[in-house]
Amino acid sequence: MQKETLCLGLLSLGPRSGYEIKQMFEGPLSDFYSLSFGTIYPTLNSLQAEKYVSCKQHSQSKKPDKKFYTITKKGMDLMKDNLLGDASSYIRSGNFGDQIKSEFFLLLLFSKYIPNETMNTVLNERVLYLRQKLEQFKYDGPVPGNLDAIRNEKSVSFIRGLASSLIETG
Amino acid sequence: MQKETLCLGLLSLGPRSGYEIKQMFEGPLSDFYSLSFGTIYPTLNSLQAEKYVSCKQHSQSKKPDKKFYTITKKGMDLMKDNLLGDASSYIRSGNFGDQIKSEFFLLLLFSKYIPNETMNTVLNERVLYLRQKLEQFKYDGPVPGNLDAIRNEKSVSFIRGLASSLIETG
DNA sequence: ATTATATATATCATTCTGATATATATACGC
DNA sequence: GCGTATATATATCAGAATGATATATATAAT
Repeated sequence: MQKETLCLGLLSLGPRSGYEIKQMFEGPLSDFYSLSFGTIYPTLNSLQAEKYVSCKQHSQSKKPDKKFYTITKKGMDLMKDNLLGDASSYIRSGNFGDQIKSEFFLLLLFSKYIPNETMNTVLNERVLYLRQKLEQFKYDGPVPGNLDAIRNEKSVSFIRGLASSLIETG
Repeated sequence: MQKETLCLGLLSLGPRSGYEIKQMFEGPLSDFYSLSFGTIYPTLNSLQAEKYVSCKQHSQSKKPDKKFYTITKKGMDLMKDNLLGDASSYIRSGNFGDQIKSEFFLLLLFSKYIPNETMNTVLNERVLYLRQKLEQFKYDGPVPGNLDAIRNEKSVSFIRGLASSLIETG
């Protein structure tokens, strides 16, 4: 999926700033996808230049202006077109897996060349991290405002439900 | 982890060609990491230029020469140094998760803008794919020669064992 | 008082992918 | 038998994406 389509999709959940979009990628979305500031800000600028989004600046004394982007009708149309194309490509490609880069697994694969003490810390930190992830999946309390939009998407509820039931049985 | 360290690590399992390294990334490694030809070949060339690997060309009539790369003592030393540095960075970074790009999840997230029929196919193909993955994890028969090195690494056995036991209980 | 973290946008060198080029062998369907 | 697709094998490169850096301030922690 192109960065443009993805940003438009996130803006379809409600107006957001670039900084807030980045926060979404660091919240619940982080388990599935991420984009860096270096991608988000230029993308938002080019989407605005081509009228796929509009922008309202909210001036804040001393901090840079906060720019809220809102998806336009033209943007919604582009998003829907691209999404259909992406789904078709996904089907045609024959590649249904995810792209994964696991630094942890590489360290594990080459662990015989890494001192035992260091490797122990790596393993311990990873276990700690995974335990936290499990708790996060089970957590059902309040989350910061701009993340609520994602949390409440049906598809995310679906994944969370699936994860929870796997944890129950596992 | 730098591409150099990764290629050296894979060559530490035995001499390989660039094409065979790519095959490793498409085999069992694909669930954890991947590099493209555009990264592998230039990396191998620069490693050779700096004497971290040696190269023996195996000429094949009409096909391009097959180049077998072997890690040198200098290469082993660099690999171990880098690996220790990478493990330390991993610990210091505080980021213990994997980097994931899931086209499937994005399609699911924005599924309300995608026609039902298309989305059904997406879902069906994904389920089929996951079922195959499960079978692969359980599979214990023979694999092509150059993939055996990875299959037999203790760390991979560990992950496979973990996956199997999760499947049993799940 | 100092250090670290959070807010907020922006740019850019370096890195990496995905596509393309080149050339041949083999398997598969019709 | 004939065209098509897939596999072998290396190489290059435009375009995309990251990660680091710059700028500026507020607030929380030590």
